[in-house]
Amino acid sequence: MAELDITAVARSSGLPASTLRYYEERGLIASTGRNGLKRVFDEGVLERLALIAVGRAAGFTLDDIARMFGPDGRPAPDRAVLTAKADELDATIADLTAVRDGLRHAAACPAPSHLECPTFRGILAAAGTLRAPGKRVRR
Amino acid sequence: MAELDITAVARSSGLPASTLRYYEERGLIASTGRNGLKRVFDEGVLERLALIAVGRAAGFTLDDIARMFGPDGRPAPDRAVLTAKADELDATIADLTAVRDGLRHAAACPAPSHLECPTFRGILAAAGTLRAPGKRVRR
DNA sequence: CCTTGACCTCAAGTCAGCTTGAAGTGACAG
DNA sequence: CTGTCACTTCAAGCTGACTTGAGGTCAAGG
Repeated sequence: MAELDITAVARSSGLPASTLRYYEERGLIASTGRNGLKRVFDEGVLERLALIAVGRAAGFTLDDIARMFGPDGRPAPDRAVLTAKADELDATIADLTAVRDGLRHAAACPAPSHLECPTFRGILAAAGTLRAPGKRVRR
Repeated sequence: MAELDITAVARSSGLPASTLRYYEERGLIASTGRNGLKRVFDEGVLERLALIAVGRAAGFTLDDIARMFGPDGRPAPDRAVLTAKADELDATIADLTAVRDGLRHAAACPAPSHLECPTFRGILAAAGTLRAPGKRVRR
């Protein structure tokens, strides 16, 4: 398999080298060795990085993701955990959909008083159960 | 209008008093005065907090949200901003939907090698364009 | 009068996921 | 042999949204 230096991995993955070092430190990826000081990565790291990206997009923490790889390096996720996260995503998607509709409504409705509009009040009433999404990542 | 102390607002809104003080400091809400040391809030603050919750769920920062209220205290959001955020949410929802499907697939597929499954590989291939959602908030 | 308890302020701490900066090393070009 | 330059390490800093802790104030009850 082809060997890549950190710059090549950065280029192919779109991640900065600093992130790759950080991921290695966190045990998410591993370099296959060194060429002098320099890390050497196996090509397979790219697939692993893609898997990590999916995990992150799903809302898993880096620690969660690290635990999904067996000591052998193969992904071995707990199916129950995946299902639970999928359910969580369903709830999040429902929330975001409602909020998106609310935003579009507020943008379209010319009245200064969204506060009186039933559509909008419905969303406000549900606001208490909303989860905030936090910051979306770079890119 | 009824006047509420911070504990009453906390109880009705579900937010801790520390958060309410923080929001006031950030200019998101205002107390109508003091009763000795103690903050006094107008009932209307509850609606405002609901609005803030929706904004947060939409992914606006507290600063963004603060800017959406005119100096008069009335919400005066920029419609273009709302629309842009709605579009962003559409993209996020699409991502999350794909990821959710990927998770369910991975949970269901008994093969040790999701990596060979076309469904899964499709998601992996798209991984580069995924935005990570960041941490969902308390509750 | 004294305690209790709810509120207050202000500074500092927390968390996740990186980024940045200073200072060092090693391979290869000239 | 000497640069140069891409890489390295390690510690510290950053962002956003809060939380926590120490120490202070004040009204009411016993």
